[in-house]
Amino acid sequence: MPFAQVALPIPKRTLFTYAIPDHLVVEPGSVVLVPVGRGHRTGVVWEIVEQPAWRDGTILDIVASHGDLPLLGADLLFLLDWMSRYYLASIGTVAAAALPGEIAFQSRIRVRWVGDAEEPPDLPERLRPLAERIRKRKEGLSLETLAEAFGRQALVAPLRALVERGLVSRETLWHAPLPDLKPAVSATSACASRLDLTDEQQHCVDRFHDALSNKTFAPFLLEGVTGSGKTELYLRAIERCLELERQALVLVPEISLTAQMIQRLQQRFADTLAVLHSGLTAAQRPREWWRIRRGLARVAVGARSALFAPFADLGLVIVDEEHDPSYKQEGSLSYQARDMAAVRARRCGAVLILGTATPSLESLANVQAGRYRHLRLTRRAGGGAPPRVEAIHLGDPELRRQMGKDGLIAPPLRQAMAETLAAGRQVLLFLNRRGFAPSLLCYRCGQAISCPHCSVTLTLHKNRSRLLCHYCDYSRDPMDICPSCGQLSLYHFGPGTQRLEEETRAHFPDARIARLDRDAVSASAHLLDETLEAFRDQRLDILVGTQMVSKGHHFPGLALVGVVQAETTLHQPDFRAAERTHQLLVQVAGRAGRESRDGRALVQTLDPEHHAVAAALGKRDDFVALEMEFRRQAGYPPFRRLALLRISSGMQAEGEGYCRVLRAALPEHGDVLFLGPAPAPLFKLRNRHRWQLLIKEREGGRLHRALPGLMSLAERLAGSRIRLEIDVDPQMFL
DNA sequence: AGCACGCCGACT
DNA sequence: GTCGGCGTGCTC
Ligand SMILES: [Zn+2]
Ligand SMILES: [Zn+2]
Repeated sequence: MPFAQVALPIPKRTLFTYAIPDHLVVEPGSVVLVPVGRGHRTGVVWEIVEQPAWRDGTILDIVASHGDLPLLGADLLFLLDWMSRYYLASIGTVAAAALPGEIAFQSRIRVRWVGDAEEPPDLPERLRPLAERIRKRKEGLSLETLAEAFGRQALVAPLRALVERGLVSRETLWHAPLPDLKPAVSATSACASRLDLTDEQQHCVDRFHDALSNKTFAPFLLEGVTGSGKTELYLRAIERCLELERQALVLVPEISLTAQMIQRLQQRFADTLAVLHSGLTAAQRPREWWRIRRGLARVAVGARSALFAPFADLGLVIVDEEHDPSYKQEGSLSYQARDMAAVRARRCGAVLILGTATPSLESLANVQAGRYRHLRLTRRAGGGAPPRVEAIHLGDPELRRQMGKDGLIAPPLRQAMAETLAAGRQVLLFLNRRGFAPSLLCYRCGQAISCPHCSVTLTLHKNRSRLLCHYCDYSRDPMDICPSCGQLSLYHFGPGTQRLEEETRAHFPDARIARLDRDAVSASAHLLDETLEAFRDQRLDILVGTQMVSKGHHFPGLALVGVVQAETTLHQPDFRAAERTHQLLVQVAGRAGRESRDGRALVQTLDPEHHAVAAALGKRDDFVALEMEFRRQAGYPPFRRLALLRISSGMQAEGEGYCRVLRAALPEHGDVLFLGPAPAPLFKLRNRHRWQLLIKEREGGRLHRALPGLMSLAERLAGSRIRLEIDVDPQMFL
């Protein structure tokens, strides 16, 4: 009798063992319904074994199975296995992430006669018709059938009476529902309005077509400025992929999965397109998954989780805006969808296209190592000049005097805004807040005080008046004199986001102003759409945003983008701060130049010479080389891998005690170095105190040779109230 | 993750 | 005297 090892969406490391009843078809990858505790849960069959792997209790039966076609094919089972080992997560956790929510099973109630063959003589007259009906059918009959004969209401009381007398049994039978394969969004028929290609574009298309025809793994980094026509290339590659009878997956950052983007794909692929966005209902989501699994949908577009779209023969994976940090899922399971897309593509023998205007250093390192092929689009598809981007040097003493102590908008930006509004056009003000932490900054030279060991910006803790490194726990008293320019010019650099909207209103009392930030967006998805729509239709004059909206939106009236302070990104306590700043500024410039020929961007900064800023302004072209060198010297990715062990506890003393014990128990290791544990930048979050231990690969070492042992050590030392989370390739250090 | 069981404050 | 707070522990 075979048994199934089932992965369940519970944070327990082990698989659960169930018996497979004869009447069910169950294979690895099947979605099954199993009894857990007092209820039922859906899980994924991981493997079939002849001997039960668990003997400490009663093994229960699988109740139902979507077994005729396992939802997860061999390539996805491979990917999940790979992920569980790379990210040190349980199979159950990984499988839960791969499933489109709870997959429905249907139940019906079967009623059966269990009394003597003869009807008991003392049975009251009112129960006799029902008893007679049930007794005649030895194998039992469904509640539905009885309800049709007797009426649903009239059935309840007599049936209960028969059950109480022990004459009739009721049992719940579960079964997989018949597939409903209607698309969640139905489309008009596909039309092939294809745009003409430039020579550059044609060259790329040829490379993609060649690679697709080979049906082997072929990774490309497609670097192209905003407006260079990457999307059209994606569409051509997908068309070719479909001709070869294989399927295509398109990953996009959550924020760019817009109606315009979807429409563009639908025009080409109509009903063969599955759109996997977070707005799908709990019923629609699995339905889209099954459409993909059964081959009705052959192209899927979606954010992170679309990575797990269950295609039969995946031939092409496109990751648009591959540098976007939102591909990194944070939480109980932390994974980088872009990297996992590469793992899956390799396994499937698929072509991988990573598209972006500002490649991540990770992808560029893959190019430099000869693993990825680099294709470039240097020209804007419609012609057009590169956007005008200029810096406003906030360190200028005259400007500082004019702005006052708390001013955020410098006179040149203010004047540009006034001119723009006077011309009846629109302004986008951008102040990044994501990943921000207070620091000590020099207003003359723009330098932030950074850690002598880790080269990341030190975080300023005002209440304790200390500068603190959240990588290695180094701390020191705040100084008065800037170590890089020797002036008495250091100041506490705080967020000031709330002030920006007020100051804007004060400067432009008659303008129609709206604010768009993460809090507003997460509060309601509609608010985002409504605000963007209002801005597009020019019912707003100024949009103050903390998150850049870039792809899939056209704002015809937009003529000026102002970055209020580059330092909010540049001096985050994160080794990727410069890379993020560069990406952001290039994106802002592209956004400004996209709508009109005379669109421009103004960047307020204390350090216009910083390589990330100057490069985005078109003043230098060595950003990548300089940043690579910094990473190499400081020992950060893409040269050395990192993992972050997040430690949290409800009680501060207990957490501190654990950190001390852990620190003392950490062995000298040939593969990794340990930094910390240090208090996390957001030390108290949701009533828990948080620390983090940074684990850094040594030169020539291998992170994953050390991690499993480390994790079991850390777990062994932890009491039940200490929570541990491991984040491999961390992206956020808050 | 759910969903139980299990021991201490404010209520009919 | 109870109702209910969520702390801790288990689920094949
Ligand atoms: Zn440090
Ligand atoms: Zn200075």
